[in-house]
This record gives sequence, C-alpha cells and structure tokens, in this order.
Amino acid sequence: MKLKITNTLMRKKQVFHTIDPLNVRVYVCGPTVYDYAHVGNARPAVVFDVLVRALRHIYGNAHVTYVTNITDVDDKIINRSKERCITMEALTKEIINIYKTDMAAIGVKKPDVQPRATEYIGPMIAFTQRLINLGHAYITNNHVLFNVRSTANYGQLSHRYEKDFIAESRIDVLSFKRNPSDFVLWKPSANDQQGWDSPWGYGRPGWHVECSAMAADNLGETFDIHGGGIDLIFPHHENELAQTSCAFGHGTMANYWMHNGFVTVEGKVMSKSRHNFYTIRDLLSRWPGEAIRFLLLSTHYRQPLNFSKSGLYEAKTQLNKLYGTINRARESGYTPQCSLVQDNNLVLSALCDDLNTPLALTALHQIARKINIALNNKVCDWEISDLMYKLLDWSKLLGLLQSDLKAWFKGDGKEDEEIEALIAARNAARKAHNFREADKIRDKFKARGIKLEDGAANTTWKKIK
RNA sequence: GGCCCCGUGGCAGAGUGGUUAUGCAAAGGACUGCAAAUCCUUGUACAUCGGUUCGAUACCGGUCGGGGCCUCCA
Repeated sequence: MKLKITNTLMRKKQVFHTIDPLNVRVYVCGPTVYDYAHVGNARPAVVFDVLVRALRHIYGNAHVTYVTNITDVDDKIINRSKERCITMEALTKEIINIYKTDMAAIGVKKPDVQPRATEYIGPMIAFTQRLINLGHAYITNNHVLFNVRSTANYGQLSHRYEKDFIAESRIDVLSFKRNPSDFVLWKPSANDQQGWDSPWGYGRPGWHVECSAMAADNLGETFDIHGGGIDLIFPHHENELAQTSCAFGHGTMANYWMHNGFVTVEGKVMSKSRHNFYTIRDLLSRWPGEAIRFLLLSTHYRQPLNFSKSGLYEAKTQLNKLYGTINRARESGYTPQCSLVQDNNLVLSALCDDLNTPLALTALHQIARKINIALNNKVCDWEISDLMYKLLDWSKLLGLLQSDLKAWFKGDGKEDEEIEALIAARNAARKAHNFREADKIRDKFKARGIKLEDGAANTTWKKIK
C-alpha cells in the first residue's frame, strides 16, 4: 500500500518515496521546555507518533529513525528561571520530566533520539562557522547573522518573499542587519545569562540553528520527513531549510514537510495571557490519557482542532463502546485470535491517505459492530476471535485500545470487594422480587458513576465517569 | 498590505462530479422485572451568489463569516 502525504513544500498530496527503505528518517520539532505541555504541544506529538507507527509498520520497526528535539536554550527559559529563582538546569530538568511523563500517558512512544539543544552547542558552532566560511553568514556587532540574499531559494517553503512584507513589517529590525530578513545564528549573552564560549565571544545560538545541527547530526544532510506545527513554517522551518541547504549544498533539507493545524480550546484561540489553555497534566487528573489521545486523533491533522471538555467526554464514550465490545466478547468466552483469512487493514489504508485518522477510527467502530452482531447471533466462533484480533491489532497503529480492560472499566481495584458485595445484595433482592430495594442499590451505583449490566448469568459493572 | 487555512445535519467529523460515511445526542422498535449493553429503523446536512456541466456539497470565480503566520516569538 502506498503512503500519501501532503507536502507543504510542494503544496500537494504526494506518494511518499523514501531515500532509503532500510532507514526512513523523520525529524519533528519538539517543545521549548519552560512550562507544562498543553494540548497544542500534544497534538504534533500524537500526530507524528501515529505517522511513525505507520512508517514502522510499512518499512519495519528497525528501519525508521525518529528524532524529536527538546529546546532547552531560549530566552523564555532564562526569564522563567529568574522568575522562579531556580537555575535553568533545574527548570529544564523538571519540565522535561513532566513532558516525558505526560506524553507517555497519552500513548506517545519514545522517539529513537531526543536530543537537547544544550548537548549540541559544539555542532551548532561548527555549523555556524561553516556558513561563515561559505559566505552565507556574516559577523557584526557580536552577532552572527545568516544572509538570506546569499541563496536564491529563500521563501520556497512559506512562499513568503521579502518584497511582499518588508513594507508592512511590524517588528523593529536590528539596525545592523544587512537585510531585514537576515536572522541570528549566534548572539551575545550577558555574563549572568546562559552562554558558551565561541569564536565570536560568549553567547548562545539563535533559535533555528539547533534543528539544523541536530537533524544533520542524527539523520544526515538530507532526510525524508520534517514535521511540526503549522506556525513553524515561517520563520522557523524556512530558516532551517535555508541554513541546511546552504551549509551542505543540497537543494533541500527534507523531501517532505508536514505541518499539523492549530488547536483551539473551547472554541477560542489558545492564549496563555487569557488563561485559555489546558495543560496535559491538568487533564490527566480527570481524564484517561487515551481519551485525550482519541480526541486529538478524531480530527484530521491538518484541520483546525477544537479541544473541549465535551469533546473529551465523547472521546471517552466512544472508547467505552470499543473497550465494551472487547469486554463483552471476552466475557462470552472468546479470545483474540488471528485467522488465516486475509483482510484489508482499513486503519492502515486510512492512514496511508495522508494520515486520515478520523476515517481510521470509523474502521474501529465498524469492526466493533460486526463483533456485536456476531455475539448477538451467537454464531461463528472463529470469526469473533478473528474480529477481536483485528480490532486490537489495527488499533496499535493508532496507539489505542491497548489498555488493560479491568483497569479501563474498574480502576485500581480498591473498591472491588465492596462493589461485589452490594451487587450480591441487589441480586438477592431481585431474586426475592424486591425490585424497589434492587433499584435503590442501582441508583446508588449510578450516583457513583458505576453502571450495572444484568446479564443472563450474572451482573457486571463498569465505571463510566 | 502579503502568504495560507477553514465554513457539512442538534453536536463532533470524513468523503465524493450523480449512488449522500462514522460517532455522540434524539425518537421508535427488538431484548429486559425496570434498566443497561447491543442490534435494527428514522431524521434527506453540505455559508452565500454566480459560472462550468446532462448533473456540484464536491471544480472555478465573487461575497460574507471565522482562524493562523508575516523575523529573534514558540
């Protein structure tokens, strides 16, 4: 099956051809670690996690290299650590730990390499020196600046050209720039600021260099896919592309550029100053990570996504239904078993069409319905086992439905005994036709968010809140 | 001013030049002591105005509405 992806560089959907099928290489821009991850950080993490799962499925687990960086050199970090009166190292260590924990909780697998900018200062200095030597960068006022006029292709990714916006530029430009579009490769730091010694004095790298240096170091001078949020197209990715292609003399840095759409929160623009944002950490205290993941995948990655509590509720409901189907089949004595019947993997085919995750989710519902119909009709044992297998197996591509059923429906097990005792009491009342008492007990369960299901043989329970 | 995206039934959200997903919610039915779960059925949606076409929600153009980016800001 051919994977098709929308390439921002070409502005169209294209069939993906890898440079090397034995080593498919992907780089995605990660977070700047000065604050807790929010849903806007989580979207690219989840989306590209699914892309990488699909690539590993197609090319083989060992034949994909996935790199996402962590930006731990940044003015925001400097400022935040001052505010909190802690060292930058303490701040970034804390935030990185939280980030990794939160991403794991929403099912994001660890990338193969997760380099930190501070670990690559040497390569960044070398990279900058290389650009100076090749005449693409110049030194002025203790800064090293990239000269955008040294390459004819500047603007090819964002389709943004100097002539178009220079007159309307709202931002004051550094007076010593040769051209307003030139950007910083290295800038001086004050003595009390984070910095490193370099041929141009004590200072720190500009924002864009880190990705060029780390991508080249880990993936080579050109690689397959470069991803990130749509806001990164300009200037970040445009500048990375300019630097890398100039430094190495290849026309391009990555063959395919993919960008995920923006996230709004409860219908409004996500804004830190207006306190309109959800951190993953907060959400996890109320909702399963899988519901967060499900919601993020229920909209196509290039579309804008509105992240809302009601959306989370529906995501949870849908997961309850899917897990409920597996649970029902298991309670009927079936186990997942792969049959010899070949079936088109509908999740994979949906993902191959530019990562159509919403369509992939409907494939899950389709199988669930087939299982339920088969269970209702009590026929075809092997078919039920086969469908169960497919539901669970296909879901792996999306990173869903891999949780333990008991954990999903019944929590940590602390209440099990008490609940079972109450159910026994209720069933005794039912047997005695004391339905008023039986319903009273069920109402109590309902108030606790526990749903009872009276089966033919026994009564089972699920937490639904 | 420049570049770009979006507007689908009560809600979420795919897709397609003609047969009109999927999920949630709602209504009816089967089942059940009552429920729940599940299955079945129902609702004829594609901002607006033109154009192309035998035929457009889908292609093109205008309009209206919403959103993003435009240089040290991630």
